[in-house]
Amino acid sequence: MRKNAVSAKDVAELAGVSRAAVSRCFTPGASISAETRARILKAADQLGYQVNRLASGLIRNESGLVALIASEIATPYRSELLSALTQALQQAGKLALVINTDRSDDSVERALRQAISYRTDAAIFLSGMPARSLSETCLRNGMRLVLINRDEERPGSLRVRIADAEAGRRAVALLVAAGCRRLAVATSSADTPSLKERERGFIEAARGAGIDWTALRGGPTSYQTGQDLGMDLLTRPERPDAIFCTTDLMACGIADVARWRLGLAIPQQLSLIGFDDIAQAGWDGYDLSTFRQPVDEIAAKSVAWLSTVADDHPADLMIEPRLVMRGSLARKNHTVSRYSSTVSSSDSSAM
Amino acid sequence: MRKNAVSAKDVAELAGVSRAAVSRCFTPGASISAETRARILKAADQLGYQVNRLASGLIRNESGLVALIASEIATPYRSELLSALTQALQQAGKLALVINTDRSDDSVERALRQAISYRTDAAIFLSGMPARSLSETCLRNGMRLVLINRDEERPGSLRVRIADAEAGRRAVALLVAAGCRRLAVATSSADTPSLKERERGFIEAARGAGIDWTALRGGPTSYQTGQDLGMDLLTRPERPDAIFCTTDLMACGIADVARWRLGLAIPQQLSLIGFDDIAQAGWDGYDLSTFRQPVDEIAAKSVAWLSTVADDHPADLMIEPRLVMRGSLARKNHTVSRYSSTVSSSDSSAM
DNA sequence: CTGAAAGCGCTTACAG
DNA sequence: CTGAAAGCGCTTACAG
Repeated sequence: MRKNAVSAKDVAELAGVSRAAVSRCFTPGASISAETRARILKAADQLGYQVNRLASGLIRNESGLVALIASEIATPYRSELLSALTQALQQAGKLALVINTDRSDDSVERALRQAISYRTDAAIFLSGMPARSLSETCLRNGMRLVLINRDEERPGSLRVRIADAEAGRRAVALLVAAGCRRLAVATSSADTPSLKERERGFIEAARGAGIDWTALRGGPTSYQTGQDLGMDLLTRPERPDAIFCTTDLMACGIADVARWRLGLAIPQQLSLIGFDDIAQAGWDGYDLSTFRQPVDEIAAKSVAWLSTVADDHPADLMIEPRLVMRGSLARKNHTVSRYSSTVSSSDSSAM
Repeated sequence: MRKNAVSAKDVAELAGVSRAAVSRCFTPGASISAETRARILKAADQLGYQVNRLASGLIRNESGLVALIASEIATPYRSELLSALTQALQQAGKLALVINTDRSDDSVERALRQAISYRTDAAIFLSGMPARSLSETCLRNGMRLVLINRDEERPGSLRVRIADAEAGRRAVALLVAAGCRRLAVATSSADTPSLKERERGFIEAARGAGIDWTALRGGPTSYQTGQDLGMDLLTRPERPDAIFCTTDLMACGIADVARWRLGLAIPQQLSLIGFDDIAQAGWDGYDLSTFRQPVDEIAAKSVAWLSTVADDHPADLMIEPRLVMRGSLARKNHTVSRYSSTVSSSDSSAM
């Protein structure tokens, strides 16, 4: 910005009042008479005045900004979560500062330093994890931290988690109930706790059920990795008849490889369950049964916590993913009443 | 933020220098001796000091913030563009303030007012359009405006456009060359100039070619609308054998309806061309020929313009979409050498 | 209810 | 190269 914007001083002069009055006019609850208020509002409107949030943030020690720190923000699940968060923040009168990171710790640290330098009221981590020392600096500065789908915790922070392991276990039960006999779990090499938990729950339940199972990890979490995983698993001599994939994005890759490269019918020859319920899971070409991550709920609860009184004790929030039943899961003998209450009908709304 | 963060004063005291010295230490090009610089850096590191950008923005009249104003940010194309823009901004030392809007003019105006109140160095519009009066306020305040895919212009702003009509014309030539005889163009009801231009170019060329054609508009730009458009067009007695769809997202809906509901083979019974080259266009299940919007180029050029000297004359930038040839387009007699130079091989990289 | 004054954390001429 | 001082635009006790 070159030129100076119109300031409270300009408005005060035009309205014939003090700058303090102008400030009060835009401060909810400040004492000001209806008459001067009207005069000021008129002058402000005429001049196109907007309170300078840089200055007010400086004074009030509250910027109104919240940093959203994430990598791969163009990915379906991430962009849906980001959208939900920005909207929830706006409704709460705050604004989102989106900071892109890559997989390096370094970029996460840089992101958080930027957040600190803008004195954001909070930082919400969708990927990565702040170093403990830095997170303590944040805490000292009165900045709030929200960790979504992270496993470690930090003092004074809110951790939002999904019941991942339980979903893995339910996947096994569903597949077994559908008559599948050779199960597989497919995941990426990403070292995130949520993916590992989903895998762990699955393996645990498969072991418990005494059924034939296998686990495979591929590259980064992506459609391409899904293709690789599918190609590997589905060309084995003992081909699995069911795959639980830890993210929908990879499940789409598996589905496409199965159908278009290997000519397998879904669900007749391969049952598939994903995780996230991204928009594409509801598309006709995938029709993927999956566990929905309720992004609106995650966003709403994260933002609500921000206006809660600070407390050094870390808060923890566990969110239940909801099973969304679609066509990718064979329903041969679908008699497990235990899950029927949470089975919802197809929900193909894009975020 | 409750507590006060550590300030330059604290650092100055610890290092035994003046606050001015601390400020110089973090101002590129300011004159400071190597020795005091080192002392200050050490003290700053020890205290976890970060320059307060609220204060420095206030003083230097440059917040380092850029507002990104957009609706439907979880949509594939939008999220890819948003990702490219946030990254380009970060590389240029700026940070993105993402403001979500809905379809109303009111929300666009509110978004821009928020941007002004944070004194963002610029506002980039991916959707919607600022009212002329407000955009003048921005200009007066020295704030830069970038309009992506908008048709109107505003004084002092950069307008980035895609050669939309030309793509529509090329689609006709490609489809005719592929041996298609009954063409259709499918678009949404969205009143955006880019979609209308794509449609217009198509109709113009189809008329010129003297070929059988039809045009259909559906609801909002979405996968679901694509399905509706596909169902409508493909169940007509005179079923089109080729559809140019103004966005990939809708094209995916058409492809799925064609294949999964109507049992049509692509490209044998239906050739399909989309626009955008979203990640899904490269997925096996779609394998969609499309015109790629080079989001990285759009982002890079938009951001580069921001550090250009301001000028009241509106700037205009026309970007050529690149044809990405994939399997959804029949190649019966593919002899149009005119286009071959821009035909690239399959490019299925997700952003 | 209202204004004068102090102060938030910074940058930047101005002297030295 | 360095410090004291002024000033960016705001908010908030403090008097009246």
